[in-house]
Amino acid sequence: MDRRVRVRFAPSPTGPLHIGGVRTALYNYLFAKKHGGDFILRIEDTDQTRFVKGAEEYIQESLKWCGIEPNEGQGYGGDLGPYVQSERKPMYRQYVDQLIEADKAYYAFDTAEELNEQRENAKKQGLPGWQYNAVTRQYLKNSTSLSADEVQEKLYAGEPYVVRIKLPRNEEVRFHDEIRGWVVVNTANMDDKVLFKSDGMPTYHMANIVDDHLMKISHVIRGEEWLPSAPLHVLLYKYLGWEDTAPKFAHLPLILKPDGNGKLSKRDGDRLGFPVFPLQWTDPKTGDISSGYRENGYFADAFVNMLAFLGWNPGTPQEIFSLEELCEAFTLERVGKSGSKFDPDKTKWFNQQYLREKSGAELAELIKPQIGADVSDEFLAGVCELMKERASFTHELLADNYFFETPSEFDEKTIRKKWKEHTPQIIEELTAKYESLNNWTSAEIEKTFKDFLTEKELGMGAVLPNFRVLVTGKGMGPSMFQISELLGKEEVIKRLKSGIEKLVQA
RNA sequence: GGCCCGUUCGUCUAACGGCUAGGACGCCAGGUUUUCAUCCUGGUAAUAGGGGUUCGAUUCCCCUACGGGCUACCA
Repeated sequence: MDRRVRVRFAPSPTGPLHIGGVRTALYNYLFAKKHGGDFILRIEDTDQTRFVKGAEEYIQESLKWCGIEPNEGQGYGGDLGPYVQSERKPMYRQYVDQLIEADKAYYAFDTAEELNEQRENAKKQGLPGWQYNAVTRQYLKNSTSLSADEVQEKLYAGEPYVVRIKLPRNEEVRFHDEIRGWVVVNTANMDDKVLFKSDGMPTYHMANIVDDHLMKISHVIRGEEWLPSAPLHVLLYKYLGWEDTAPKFAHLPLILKPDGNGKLSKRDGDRLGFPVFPLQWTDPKTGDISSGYRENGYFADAFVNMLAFLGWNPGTPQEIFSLEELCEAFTLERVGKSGSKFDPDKTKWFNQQYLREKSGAELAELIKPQIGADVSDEFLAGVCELMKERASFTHELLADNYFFETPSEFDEKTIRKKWKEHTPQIIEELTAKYESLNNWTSAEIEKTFKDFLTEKELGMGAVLPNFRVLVTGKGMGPSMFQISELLGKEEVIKRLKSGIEKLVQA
């Protein structure tokens, strides 16, 4: 029964893709690559009322950014399309009819209002879990309770109807989940779900079975929220006669909010100040903007690495994995069963790790577009090299502007604590030493500095903070000798002189 | 309410009956550093509770508690 591994990611285009969705896509992708199989993108838009403009493009762009692009599916071609369910509309009817003929499904004419009334009544009587099932269907308007003539009459008259699955009254449905093991549910606790809606579209339940079968899907890897309906899907495969090729199931645990309990939501991100979406998203109706990891300065590979580790681990101490390494290491067996709370701090840490591994030149290339000043690539690479040890994000590399302009303000605290009466005199003498230094390298700058201290019998603390504040305006930062080398002799001396002037006046 | 799934340091997790329950993030302390950051060293801290099974349970079973998911002509 070994066959080609084919998995799908099947989001509905109802808005931006949540990071939980991205992780589901990622695990599908990793599983496919691990087994040399196919990763397919299918758009599940059977609910036309929830369609959101731009969502499909957002999904594709997100996957692309993450580097987990499908090799088949909507926007990627393939022989088993179309890969959008609304475009497959004509394909479903025959399978619904097949079920009706096999007495595994039936027509139902109840209106939404009538059903709501049933639920309300049941609730009033203290029975909140009303179901359309083997018992209640006898009292409702459908082809199991009405005569054949009545049914024909209604159909002929064009009365709206849905088609429901006909579940047995009391039968155990069991299936093996790749992550959870055996799951057993009794049909007495399930209801006759609608398979085909009155608007002529199948519901998710019907469409996903038909499509997975037609697209030869071997494994269904999806979120835990689908676990309760998995038995229904198993039954559908059986009733359609597709048991032999039914896919295996794996239900992923959910991603939870960092604090408290419950599923991670957009609100949590707003509240706690971190993105919940891979890319920034502007709501087409309200104009509301939701921040994205990409726009917040996260590296795609760091983001993917972090996501992979939320619910999965390789069983080794290694934490930094490239996408290729993840493909190699990933197994469903090592996916945990329980939900994981999202940790923004750890996400930041991952980004920091990736930032460190990049060279100054690589980082310079990345931040180049954000630089207003006219600087050389070499200079910018030097800035990045100096700043990267104290940054987690690329924008932090540019947090201090003293590399690009002469400071106009001087750190107040440093001045207050370190600037003494005799300081101008000392700095002027130091400046003179530097003016005669020809080999302007950080090592020489440092040596000159230390010799000067020895000569004057001064400590580091008396001179270096002042040196720093004059050149950079700051009270802290990378090595002053390296900064000086990068800035160049002329610039450093210029700043020392103009700085003293300003401070003496003040 | 019903059904299903789950439960190891604050968080992500390792230990698939057998060591002082390991690692990472965070936090705290010390060291390095002119300073901040980095870095190094150390520390804090967990098997939800109760019953079994067993020579031995984090691990297997049951109950309880807690948490989550589902319960639409939404996916």
